[in-house]
Amino acid sequence: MSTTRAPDPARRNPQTTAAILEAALDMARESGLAKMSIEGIAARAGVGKRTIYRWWPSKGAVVLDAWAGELAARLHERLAAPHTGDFEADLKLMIKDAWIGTIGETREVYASIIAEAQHDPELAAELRKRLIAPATALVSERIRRAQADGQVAADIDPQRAIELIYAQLYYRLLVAGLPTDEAYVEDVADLALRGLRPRGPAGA
Amino acid sequence: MSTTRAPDPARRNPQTTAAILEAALDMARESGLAKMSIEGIAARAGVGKRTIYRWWPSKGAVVLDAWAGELAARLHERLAAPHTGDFEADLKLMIKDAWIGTIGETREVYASIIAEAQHDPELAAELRKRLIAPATALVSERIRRAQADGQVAADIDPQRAIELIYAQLYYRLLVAGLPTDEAYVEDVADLALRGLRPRGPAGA
Amino acid sequence: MSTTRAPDPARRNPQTTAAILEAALDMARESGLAKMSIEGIAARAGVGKRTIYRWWPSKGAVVLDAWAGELAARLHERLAAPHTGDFEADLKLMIKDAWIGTIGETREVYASIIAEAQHDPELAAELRKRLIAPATALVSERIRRAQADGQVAADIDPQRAIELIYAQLYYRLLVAGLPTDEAYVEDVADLALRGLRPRGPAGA
Amino acid sequence: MSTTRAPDPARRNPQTTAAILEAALDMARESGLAKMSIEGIAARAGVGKRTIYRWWPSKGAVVLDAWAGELAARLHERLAAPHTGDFEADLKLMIKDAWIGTIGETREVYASIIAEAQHDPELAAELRKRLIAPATALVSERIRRAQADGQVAADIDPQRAIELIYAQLYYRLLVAGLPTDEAYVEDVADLALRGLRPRGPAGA
DNA sequence: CTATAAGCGAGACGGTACGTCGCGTCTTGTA
DNA sequence: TACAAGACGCGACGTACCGTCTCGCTTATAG
Repeated sequence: MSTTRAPDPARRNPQTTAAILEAALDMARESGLAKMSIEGIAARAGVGKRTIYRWWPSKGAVVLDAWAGELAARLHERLAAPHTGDFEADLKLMIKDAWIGTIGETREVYASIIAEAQHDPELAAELRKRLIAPATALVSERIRRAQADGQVAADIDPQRAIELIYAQLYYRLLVAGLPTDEAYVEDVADLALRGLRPRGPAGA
Repeated sequence: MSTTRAPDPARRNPQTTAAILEAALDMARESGLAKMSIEGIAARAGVGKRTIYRWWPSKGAVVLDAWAGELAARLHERLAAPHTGDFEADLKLMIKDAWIGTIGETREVYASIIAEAQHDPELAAELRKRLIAPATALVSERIRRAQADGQVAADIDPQRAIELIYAQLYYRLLVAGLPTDEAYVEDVADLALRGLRPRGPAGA
Repeated sequence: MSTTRAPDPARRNPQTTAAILEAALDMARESGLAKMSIEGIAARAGVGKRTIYRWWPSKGAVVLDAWAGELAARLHERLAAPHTGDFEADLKLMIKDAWIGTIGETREVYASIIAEAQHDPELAAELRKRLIAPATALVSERIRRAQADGQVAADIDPQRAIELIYAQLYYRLLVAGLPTDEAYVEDVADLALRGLRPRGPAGA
Repeated sequence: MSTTRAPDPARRNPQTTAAILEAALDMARESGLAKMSIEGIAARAGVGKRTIYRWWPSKGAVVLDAWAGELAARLHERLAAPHTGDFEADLKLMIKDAWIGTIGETREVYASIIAEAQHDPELAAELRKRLIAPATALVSERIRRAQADGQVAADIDPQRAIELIYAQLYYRLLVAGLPTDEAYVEDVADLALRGLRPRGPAGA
């Protein structure tokens, strides 16, 4: 029914795709999403603009693809098995793995993707689906186990607990505009845990 | 010493300034900072582009001026006297005043300003100086008093306490992309207060 | 070697080109080159400014292209065969064809092109190459034949003879700012011919 | 009746006027009328734009004032007394004085004024009145005397004779874009004189 | 001998146009 | 039919001048 036929993914050239993603990620690292252009990515990748528009709806989508693709690989390794039994230790490890080990020096790329997402609902949805939801799911699972163990108060919504923790990191990234080191991550977890822990034997 | 002389603020036309700020705020409300242009603001305000460039370095600066100006006026009224003595009540009132009463329906404007600030350090600095720092100072003061009263644990850095609270709201605005109602603000405060209150037998 | 690659003329859109030239010529006729703008040509032709800048270096070049293109067509018809054998008749016919029949009512366009050429050496060169040189060559050839026939003094440089004739017309156009009719062209030729004809007993 | 009162010439500041004219002439010499701006003249002269607009209608008028003022002074000296009795010698001297001695190295300034005059009828009129008419009058007078002496054919209109001569120089300046040296001036006069002289005793 | 009306410097202002960049769509030629 | 290349209509960029205006300051008649 549509006049403009959808492209056939089977005929997509993998080398071309790789060149575009690499160029996009390099440029995002160097100067951030806002200062990039599709035109620039095409030139750097040695690719026609048409080819980019064929496979991605916006520059944000290209960069998200490039950046989240890299990230997903690294995350899978790291979040394999943090089963210590000690919730505090596990939590801190997970946050460090995610926020320092994985995002690490691409934090400004991430910030610029979130910025772009403020006026690009599709990008926002994609970001949540591909990155935030999966990461949240893992932590949520661990929190639920901690509640079963009695290490986290049972009346707390795990989703809200995650927000209490992660929101601090996003605040530092997006509002304070400051870098995040290990000490800060520790502090973030400690402050959140004050509120998450059960109120002692009397409170139980 | 500078070749391009700075314009003399005394010769600035107040009507023109008002027209620009009004146009900018209207447009920001309607479609967000990202879809605006200096060209558009100038046209809507019935003003030469040059006049805008003379007094503001970027469209972000114009919108911040327009938006924060309006806000500051409203905030002064609201944050006059929240002295209940009950920290929880005071805190909730302050947050509601700030986040619902003041930012309120301009939340998307605020989100787009923060987005813009990700690649505009001057705008980020201005935003922190004009809006975040003053608001933070007021809350910080109230927390300190609560610590003196024994309503908040003495070993907590008030600045970090503020982050623990506000970060949740920013997260919802920028990352979750969801609106904030009174119930959510209550929940935000309750969750944070769990961790802020003094522990141990005395607190029970 | 050049960083900004030259555009490929093969990919030039003939319709677009025609629309630009037509708009440019119309506007030049209506109000003269000085009051035109690239912006205006683009708007009238329904074309992006970039497209004009891609193919022409300046508005003068566009108008010259449009005007001289039209002219060349008209001139080819007219200067087909003025072989009367009578130099005076031939000369007068050539001048009338060129200055009245061809330039005719576009004399102000021509004047404004020459004006523009005063501060645009490239335009001046192009004007001489495309219009003045070819026209001069034809007349020069006829003068040479007249010298062989003994109708023009042999010791006169044909190029200077042309200047003696045409300069009067350019003077009237550019300095006196007056129109040129047939009677004036006759007078121009007569006055010049006084000096060009062979002197002495043979010529009497 | 008019709302905007005419300025009072008696209160005009001579230093200011001089500064403007000097700046204008310098700039015209350096880069030509076309590349100048009222704004630029004002800045260079250390003068408000208003002051220029008060006394001159256009930048062309300013430059003409500056250039022709200088020239008039120089011309008066030179054209004092060329009464040799020999018309050819007198004519050549007059042309050399005017075209080389007086216009000389400001020939490009003159060319740019004529260019400007193509789309500024007031400037054109002023130019003819202040410069061309007076110079023409002097030469015309001399030609008339030569006709009385029998050195120039009596049936020639002196005005047309002047055009025959000067047009060649204007052509070289405006159309050919070439400099004029003494040899060329000689040639111009020689070529014109061929046609101006009486046709020998038989023709009388 | 003062006051009041210029001239003047400075430059803000609403505009128009500049020449450039990037958008997203398109067409052309190659593999 | 995917792709490199890039022309195209379009909208916006940030800058230069336009010609008009308003502001204080100074100068120089006219009451």
